[in-house]
Amino acid sequence: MKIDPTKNTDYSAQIAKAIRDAIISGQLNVNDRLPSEAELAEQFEVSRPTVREALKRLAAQSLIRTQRGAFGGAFINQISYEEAHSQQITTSTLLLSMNDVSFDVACEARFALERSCAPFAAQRRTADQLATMRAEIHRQTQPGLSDEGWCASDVTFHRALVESAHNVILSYQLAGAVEAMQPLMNMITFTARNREKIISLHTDIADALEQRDQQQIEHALLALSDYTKNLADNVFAAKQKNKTDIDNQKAQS
Amino acid sequence: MKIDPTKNTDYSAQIAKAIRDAIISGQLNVNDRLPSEAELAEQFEVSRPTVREALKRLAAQSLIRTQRGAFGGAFINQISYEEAHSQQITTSTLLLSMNDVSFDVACEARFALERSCAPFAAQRRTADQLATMRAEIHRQTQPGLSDEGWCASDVTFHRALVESAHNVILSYQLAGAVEAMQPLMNMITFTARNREKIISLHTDIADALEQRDQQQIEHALLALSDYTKNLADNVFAAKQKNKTDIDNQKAQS
DNA sequence: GCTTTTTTAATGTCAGACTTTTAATTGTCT
DNA sequence: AGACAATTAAAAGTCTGACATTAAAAAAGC
Repeated sequence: MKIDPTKNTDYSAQIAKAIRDAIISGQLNVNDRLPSEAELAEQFEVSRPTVREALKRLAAQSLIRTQRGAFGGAFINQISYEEAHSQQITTSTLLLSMNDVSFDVACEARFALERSCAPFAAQRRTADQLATMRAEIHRQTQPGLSDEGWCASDVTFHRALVESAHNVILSYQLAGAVEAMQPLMNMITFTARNREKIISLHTDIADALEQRDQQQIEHALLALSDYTKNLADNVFAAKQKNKTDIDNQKAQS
Repeated sequence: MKIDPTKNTDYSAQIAKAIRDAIISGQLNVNDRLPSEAELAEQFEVSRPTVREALKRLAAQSLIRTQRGAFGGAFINQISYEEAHSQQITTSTLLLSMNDVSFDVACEARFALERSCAPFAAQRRTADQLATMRAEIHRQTQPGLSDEGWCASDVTFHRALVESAHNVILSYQLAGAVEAMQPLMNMITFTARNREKIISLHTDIADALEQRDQQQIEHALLALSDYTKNLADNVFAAKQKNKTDIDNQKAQS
């Protein structure tokens, strides 16, 4: 394995790519140990710091883990759902915040994805998950609940719904989408009236899930999606109006 | 900004986390320039190689890009859909290959996610996307098509379906799921009979999309999901039987 | 005013040393 | 012989200081 000096990318990037490819293609298996940094440096004909930079790149993607000491080294990491998950949330969150995706689009996607769980959730939901959802609904009725508390409870509620589909891939994908939406959701302040309406829709969902009524779950989710979109439109319109008013005042003075 | 020497993680990991948090929280904005490596080293009270390792970690997640030369440095990267996408595919692919997810679960998730596009696809599909799907169906009827060619065409077909929902978030999430499934799908060899059946289901989907019939799209997708699962079950059962036969022969000899 | 050269401030790379961690090995005592 | 302690060795983690390469700005030349 050698490195092409004529390429315009860094050595460390090329080395990282070479190792990553070897992992993806299956040449390197889970828990295999890579050669030591000194050996890699020799193999790739670069210095140890350069190899280290390459390894840090891989570590950032949880592709490897390192251990110090004798018989330590860099090992191929078995990527867990949790790690994959947190990476996905980081990426998705940044994607949303940096590309000013409209709230409508994000909201639509979020509930559409959630709706895809409905058939399986209806079939496979356990008493446990239903209890979690009921508990969160109860928490949401507490008058003293802060906006952050409300949003956190909302996440837990929807996560339980997703979990009730009992499909790890769906859980992984969906929870990422739901949590990535959080920063956007946090921009909305929920009045008591809003909360009441949402709680009623949450109750509809829980009831439908208890009855194992797929259609009803989907219907309630659609209603929730529409209501949330509407709410956001009003909130943003109000903010916009406020801004315009201030601008007008400035223009007059 | 300083680093805690008593923590059990590397300095470079801590520094990367500090900068990453600053980006996520919005303290650092897109296209902002970070201080130079030498300055960062001074601020964090570590050496330059350590800072560099931290920066490489961030670069691996496309959070920053670096530029050489005077007035160069590390800049906060605006993460693009493409980058987010390719990262998601890498992660998802590894997750599937390393955690031996059953084909059934993956298949179920993949088509469930795709089904979530149906309502929007029915509403918003353009002639363009429909044409792409028809073209891929035509390609799939070619007798000389290799297994790889078949799978690639399948991806293009389904990607066009997803794109027709005209929701960037859905596209991003879904294309990741579809492509991550590819290695698993490639393990199945499709006989002429199989292909014929799948082509007929693809045609159903395209027809339904042309008619903007959401229900029919969902129905066809479900049928495709079931058929694929079935096919896989048979393929894996055959492989298993083959293996058992060989084992028995060995035991006899 | 335009082009070319020089300067300069960055990142990229290297070599070599030292520190810390960790597990295996060896030694010692009971 | 077995349990505990000391030694050793291999590896990652860190630091220092240097040099190479780039690319943009500034200066020089026409």
